[in-house]
Amino acid sequence: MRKGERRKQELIQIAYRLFISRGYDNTSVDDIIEEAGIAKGTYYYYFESKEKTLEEVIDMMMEQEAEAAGSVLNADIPVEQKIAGIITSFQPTQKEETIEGVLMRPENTVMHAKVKQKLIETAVPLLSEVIEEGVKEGVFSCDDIPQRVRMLLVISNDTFDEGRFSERDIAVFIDVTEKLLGAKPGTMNFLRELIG
Amino acid sequence: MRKGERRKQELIQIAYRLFISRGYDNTSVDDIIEEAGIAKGTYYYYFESKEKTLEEVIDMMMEQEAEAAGSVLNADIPVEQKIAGIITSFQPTQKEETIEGVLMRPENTVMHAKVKQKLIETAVPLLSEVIEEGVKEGVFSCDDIPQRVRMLLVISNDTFDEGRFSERDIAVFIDVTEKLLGAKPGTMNFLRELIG
DNA sequence: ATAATTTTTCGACTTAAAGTCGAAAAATGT
DNA sequence: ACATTTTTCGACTTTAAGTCGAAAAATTAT
Repeated sequence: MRKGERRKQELIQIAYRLFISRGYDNTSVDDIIEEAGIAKGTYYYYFESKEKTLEEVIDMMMEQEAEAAGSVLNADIPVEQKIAGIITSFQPTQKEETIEGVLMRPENTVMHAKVKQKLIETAVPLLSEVIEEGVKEGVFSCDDIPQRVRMLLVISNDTFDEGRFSERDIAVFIDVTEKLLGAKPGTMNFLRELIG
Repeated sequence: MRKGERRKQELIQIAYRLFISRGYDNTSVDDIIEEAGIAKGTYYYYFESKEKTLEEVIDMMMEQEAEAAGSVLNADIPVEQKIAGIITSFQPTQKEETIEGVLMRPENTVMHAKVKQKLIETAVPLLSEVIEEGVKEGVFSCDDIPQRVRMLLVISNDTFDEGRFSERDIAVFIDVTEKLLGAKPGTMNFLRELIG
């Protein structure tokens, strides 16, 4: 009853490491149980399927990142800095192999899609709150904030996640962001350093 | 030498039908060869792998759609109609089961991602040409057209592909499109009917 | 034509990996 | 100390992709 929960966390950690370093598709359940030193049956006592494991791994990642991002929200800093803070929270930690490196590999489509979806799901409400604040302060001017924030995240994901992007891409993205949120030209220039 | 090419096309057709109706993941190579009445070895004589087959199927789809879209390009019609024409070309044919229905199913992530990528790859240059034309005519006003077109496609894919979207979503998308391309408010209203 | 060569086809076999199951062992409760 | 619940075990099943060497069919050369 208690032991179980610890074991499950342990397995999620191991799966996390393996998924990140070798990719989801290249990690077999046998790899995980070998690493953990347990039997097949034990694994399936804790996880319905390999895919459910992936979901739990991603949930765990996002919870951590959302927590970091959330603490920024109530700080007494300008909206620009809050935005920067939230984005940074969701940037992959360089500790071990970056998520990026594995994520962009063609074989990891499933993992990539799931991470992206969950990331948007968790980041949209957080960022929306900040933009809302910015609207009140007069920095931005628009409605339908969650929709617009989502669009920006989707774009940035597509533009920057695959590594190969130019200065030009950043410039366009900044321009688009300002136009989407109704900000004065130049307001979002601080994004440049954040991305590059 | 000649027979081979016919057989390959036949197999691509069969794979296409099966992938569309049951989904990629739920279609086994055995399903395909049974349907075609051939042996395993024959299949692998034509395709390196199941995934390569998927790629060839998607290429085939896109070639057809790009051809339809291309014919719109040189027509003597207003840019708005050209845009509508191109978008329509890439809309799934309702002949058999729609691509949508299968594509959005959670198990078909790989297929979904591949279709999306290929669709963007083929549609961006076509649409960009039209927008370029629109800029010359003064309907639009922006640079970095391919980047912007890509962004719009990425957004529309995210917003509308999964079926559940509201009037509001459409309105926001239209607004964003106009702002991205530097068009006068209302210019892109014709998109509403196209999407709904 | 027929022999030589190339293309196409065959299907049994291999490999890899996910997932099942019933029963044993360990932990927990009474 | 006995009963119940939780956890663990690993052999077994299933499913599906992919291999391979050899036969059959089609092409080309002589």
